[in-house]
Amino acid sequence: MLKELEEIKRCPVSYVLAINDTLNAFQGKWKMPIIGVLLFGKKRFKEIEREVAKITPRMLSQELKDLEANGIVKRTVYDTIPVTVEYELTPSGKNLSTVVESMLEWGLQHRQSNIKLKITGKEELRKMA
Amino acid sequence: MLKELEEIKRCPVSYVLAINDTLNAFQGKWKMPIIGVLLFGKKRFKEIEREVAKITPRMLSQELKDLEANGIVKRTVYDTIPVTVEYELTPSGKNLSTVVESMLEWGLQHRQSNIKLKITGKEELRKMA
DNA sequence: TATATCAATATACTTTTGTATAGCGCTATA
DNA sequence: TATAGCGCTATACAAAAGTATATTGATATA
Repeated sequence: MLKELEEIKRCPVSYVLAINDTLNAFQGKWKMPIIGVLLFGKKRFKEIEREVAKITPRMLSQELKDLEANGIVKRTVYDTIPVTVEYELTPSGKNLSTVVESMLEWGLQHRQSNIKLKITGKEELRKMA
Repeated sequence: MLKELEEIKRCPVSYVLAINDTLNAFQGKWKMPIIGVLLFGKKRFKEIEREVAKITPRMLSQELKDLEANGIVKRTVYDTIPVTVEYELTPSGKNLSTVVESMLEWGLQHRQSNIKLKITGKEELRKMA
């Protein structure tokens, strides 16, 4: 396969940790959709809540804290009355777009090579509607 | 940002489904480690069990079925006595290496830009040891 | 005064995911 | 005969993740 994979083969622990960090950035039902909307710019709490279909404030609050603790999202409080809070991706968070793109490419080619998944997709579409 | 992101902006449902497929390929505690070992070639059940630290046969069996159903792993039974079973990545499964590599790159750069995570990493290292 | 928005938090609960442990039928080796 | 290896499955349980619903204190609007 590729050169870099040969390096993974030697499998230094730091590589495992690095991949794990990336996995954690997306883990769970809501992180990807949240990062998704934040890739298009700063948003306030309620804006994200509106744009991420069916998320509850509890989940949104929890996930934003998590993303903040992991250096993916930056939270800014403005002392307006009442307070305004804005969430935006850190530079590192913005870089996740390259990972998202590789996921998109793989997903598209995988679907093309797999008729079964296309059918599943249609079912999911119905559920989503 | 990038051109492709502009396309996501229009957000056709098929894109969401594609990204979801990729996410599902890695979701959970064990899929990434399993795919990881299979990236270096065909393996038998017990080999994978040995190479993926601390996985139980129940989890391994479950995850392999899942990966097979998603067209990521191919299972081959040889009629030796007793049977020999081999697992290998499908072409689509092998292509996941590009996603893994982008995860690796992001993870490494993210760690460099984040001292806090480096400390967490050391703790995880202790736990892993 | 009544209702709505903002940015959440609290409590209780259900569902999903993962663990622990034992066992199956088969065969090869000591 | 006893033990170990192979490729799993069964049962019971614990922990993690997610949901539902209500509420907070502040302000703005009808």
